[in-house]
Amino acid sequence: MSQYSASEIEAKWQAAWETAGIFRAKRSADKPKYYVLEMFPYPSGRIHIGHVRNYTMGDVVARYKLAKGFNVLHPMGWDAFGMPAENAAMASGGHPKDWTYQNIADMKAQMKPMGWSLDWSRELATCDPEYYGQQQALFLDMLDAGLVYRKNAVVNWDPVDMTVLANEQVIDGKGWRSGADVERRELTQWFFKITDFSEELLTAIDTLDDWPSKVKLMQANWIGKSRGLQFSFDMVEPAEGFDKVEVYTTRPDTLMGASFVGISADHPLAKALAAKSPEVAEFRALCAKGGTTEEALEKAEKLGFDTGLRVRHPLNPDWELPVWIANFILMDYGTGAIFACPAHDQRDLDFCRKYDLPVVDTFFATEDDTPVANTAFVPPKTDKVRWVNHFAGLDVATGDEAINATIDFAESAGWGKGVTKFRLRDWGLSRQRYWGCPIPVVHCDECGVVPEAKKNLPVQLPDDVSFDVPGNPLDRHPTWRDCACPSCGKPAKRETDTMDTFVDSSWYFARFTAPRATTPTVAEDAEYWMNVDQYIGGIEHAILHLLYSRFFARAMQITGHLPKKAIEPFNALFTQGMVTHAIYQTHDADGRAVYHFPEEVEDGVLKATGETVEVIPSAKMSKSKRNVVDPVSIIASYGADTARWFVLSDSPPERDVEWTASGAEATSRHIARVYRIVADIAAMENATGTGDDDLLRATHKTIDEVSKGLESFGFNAAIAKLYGFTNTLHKSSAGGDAKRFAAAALVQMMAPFTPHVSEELWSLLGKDGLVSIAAWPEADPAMLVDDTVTLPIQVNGKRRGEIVVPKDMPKEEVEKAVLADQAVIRALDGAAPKKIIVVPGRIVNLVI
RNA sequence: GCCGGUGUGGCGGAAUGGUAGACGCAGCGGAUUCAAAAUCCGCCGAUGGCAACAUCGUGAGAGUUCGAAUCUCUCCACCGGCACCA
Repeated sequence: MSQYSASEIEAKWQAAWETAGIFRAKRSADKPKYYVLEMFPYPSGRIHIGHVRNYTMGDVVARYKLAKGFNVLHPMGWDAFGMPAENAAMASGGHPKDWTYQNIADMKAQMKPMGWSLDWSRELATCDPEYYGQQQALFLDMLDAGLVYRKNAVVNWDPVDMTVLANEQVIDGKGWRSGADVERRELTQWFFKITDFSEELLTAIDTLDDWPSKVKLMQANWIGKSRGLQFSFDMVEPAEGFDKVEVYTTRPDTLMGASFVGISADHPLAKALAAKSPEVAEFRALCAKGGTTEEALEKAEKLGFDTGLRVRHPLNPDWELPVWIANFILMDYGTGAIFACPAHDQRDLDFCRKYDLPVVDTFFATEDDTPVANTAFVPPKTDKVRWVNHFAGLDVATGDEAINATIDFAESAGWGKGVTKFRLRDWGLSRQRYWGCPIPVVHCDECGVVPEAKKNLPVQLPDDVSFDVPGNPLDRHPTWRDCACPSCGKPAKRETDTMDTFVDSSWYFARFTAPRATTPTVAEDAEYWMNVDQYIGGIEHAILHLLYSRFFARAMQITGHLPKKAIEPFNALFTQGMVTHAIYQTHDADGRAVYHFPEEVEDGVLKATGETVEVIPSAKMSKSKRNVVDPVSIIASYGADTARWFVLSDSPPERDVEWTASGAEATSRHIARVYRIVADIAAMENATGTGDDDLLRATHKTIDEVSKGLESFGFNAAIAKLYGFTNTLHKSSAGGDAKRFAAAALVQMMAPFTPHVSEELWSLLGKDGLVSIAAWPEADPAMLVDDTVTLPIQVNGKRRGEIVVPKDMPKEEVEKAVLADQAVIRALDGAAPKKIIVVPGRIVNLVI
C-alpha cells in the first residue's frame, strides 16, 4: 500500500488481534495483573462522543499496560435496567426487554470498529437473569447479615396518575405527564444500612491516595460528620402525650439567642396535633406540596405555623419559647426538631423576620458590635468572636471553642449530651417500577415478610406486561404476584418493587472477575483480579455511585463475596470531564419542551419543518435532551484512529469539552503525514547521517515525556509531544539507522492512541509480531540530560534577556556572566542591582 | 439554597511559584502546479514603532512574594452533584 487508508487497515488489524486473542484476560502467575475499568454505559442505542472519549482513555491505559507487560483485564458491559426503557415502551408500545437488547446490539456494533482492547468474552448486562439472579442472592445474604430493612420514606406522588415519580419527572413541582401538583407521600420501602458504615466510609477516604481530592472532599461533605448537642425543651403544658421536645444542634453555643423551637411537619408531635386540629392538618398538607429533592426543599418559601405550645429554656425556666412547625426542618436529620437562632443562621433569620419573632445577638465580631439586621452574622467557626454574656463564661473565643465549652457545660450540668451525627441517610432501594431487579421477598399473611429461597432464584421478570396505564405493571400482573410462601407454603404475594439501578452498578466491577459464575463472585478470581487498578468515569458520579460501590465492597466482604483487600475496590480513580453540546429545543402544543438531535438542525431551524429552534448552549450531553453527537459518521469518514486521537488531543481529559466538528480533518491529515514519513524512512538505506545523536536524544526525551504523560492521564500533553517529535523526525537529516530507531519508537508511542495505523507501520518497518504486545520502549536516563541550560534573566521580574551556561555552573559565576551580558547592561542603565536571585537551572532575577 | 469545580489569543489549550500563549485548529504570505487539491517553507495576543524594542495582557478587584495564570481574600459568570436520571 502506498498511502494511508484507514478503511483498509483497520478491519485487518482488528481481525489480527481477534485471532491472536491478545485482549482476553487470563489468570496467570507469571505476570502482574492490571484491571482497568471504565464506567459501563447505559444502552441508549447510540454511542456518543462522550463514550468515545471515556473508553478511548481507558483503552490507552489498557494498551500501555499491556505493552508494559501486565496481564490486563479490560471488560465491558451494560447498565441495562432503568426508566428510559419503560418510557420507550410507553411512547412506542414495544417491550423494555426488546428495546434494551436491540440497543445493546446496536451500540456494540458501533463500538467494535473503535478497536478498543476489550475482553468481550466477559460482557454482561445487568438485565440478564444471569446477572440480576446473583444480585438477588447478594441481597438475600445482605438481608441475612442485617444490612437491609424496611421503613417508611417519602416519595414524589402524582395524585392524578396515581403513581410514584422520579425526581427527574417532577418539573417545577408538577408531574411531567399529568401536570398535577406533586405531593410528598410516605411509603414503606426497603433500605440498605449504609449509615452503619458512616464513620468507616469517612475515615477510609484518607486511604484513597490516587483519587482526585475534589471527589474525596465531596464524599466527606456528603457523609457530613458533625458534633453537636442533643437536649430537650420541657413543655410548659404537656400536649398529645408529649412533655418535651428533643432537639439537636451543631451550634449549642448560640442557645442564649434562641428565638423559637421548630419541629418538622413530619415530626410525631406535628402528626399528633394534626389528628386533632384541622388547621395543623391543613398546614401539614401545604408543607407536603412539591418534590422530595433537597434542592426543592431548600428553595421553597419558608412557611411556619405557631402551634400555640410553649417550652421552657433549659437555662432559665422563666423564659418561655413558642413551638412552631416549619417546612424547612427535615425529619431525616437529627431529631427533626431545632431551636432557631436567627442572629447566626440566615434561614432562621428569614423565618423570624417573616413571622416577627425576636432576634438576639449572642456574639459580635471583635471590632464591630452592629446588631444583626437582615443578614445573619455567621463567621467561620475558627474565627475569634466576642461573646455577649455567655453562660459558660466565655469572653473572646472561636465558635469551635464555644461549641466544645457549651457541650462540656451541658454534660456536666446534666441537661444535654454531646452527640456525633452524620448527614448520610440510609439508601432507599425500592422502586415502584417494572424494568429493574425484582426484590426477592414474599409477603405472607402468616409469616410476614419472607426471603425467597435461594434455590428459587432468579426471581425473573415476567414478559407479558403492558405499559398502557401509569404505574408498575408488576403490581397489576394477574399471576406473577401470586406465589407460595417459601416458609409455610401457603399462598402469598411477591414484592412488586424492584431495585434502584444504583444497586446494579455497585458490584459489576466484582462480577467482571467471574461473569459467568453461578455465585455472585468466585474467590480465586476476585482474589487475583481485584482491585480495579484504574477506574475511569464521569465526575457526575463523584458521590452516589462511588459511595454506594464503596458500601457494597464492605457488604460483600461481610457476606463473603469479596476479599478483605477489596474493601476499597478502586485503587485509582480518574474523573473525566463531560462532553458538552448545545441543546436544540422547540415546544409542543402544550408548551412542553421537545428536543432535537444536532443532525436534525441546520442554520438554527429544523430541517424537516423549518421551525426555529431554541439553542441552549453547552449542556451536558444526555440522551433525553438529544444533544448528542454521533461518532459513527466520524469513523466512517476518517477511521477509528482519527476519532481516537482527536478526542484525546485537544482538551485535558478531566476538563469538560465542548464538541465541535472541526479538527477531525486535521487529525486525519496528521496521521497520513506520519504514514508518509515513516514509509519513507522504512525505505532508507542503512547509514549514518548528520545529527544522529540529536535525533537519538530527542527520541529518548520523547519516550520519557510520553510515558510520563500516559502514567498521569496527560494524554493531550503526550499527543503534543508526539506532534513535536514528528516534526523533529521529519526535519532531521540523520541516517537510516537513527531514523528507523526513531520511527519505530514513534509508532510504538502512538500505538495506544492509534493502534491500527501503528500496526501497519510497525510491519512496514519490518518488525515482527504485533506492536500492541511489543515491549514498551524505555528511555535511557543518560540521554535525557543536556550539558548546557538557557537561563532567562529578569530585572525586577520582567524578562530582559537570556544566557546559555553550563548545566552545573556555580552561582557566583552565573552572576558574573549575567552582569556581563549586553542586554542586562542595557536594562540596568548604570544602576547597581540590590540583590541577585539565582534559581539554579531555572532563572535569574536582578532587583534594582 | 447547600457542596464541589472551571475561567488564559479568533478557537481547543500549554505553563501548578520562575521566559505567558508549547502543540493543534483557523487565518495570512510564499514555494510547487497549466490550474486546483494535496504537500512543503514561513508569519500569527493587543497597542505603538521601519526596526531594535517598549507598554499592556491569563473573568473583575485587592493582597502575599525578588517574581503570581499558579498562593490568599472578596466578587462575577459558567458547569457538575443534591439521595427515584444514569
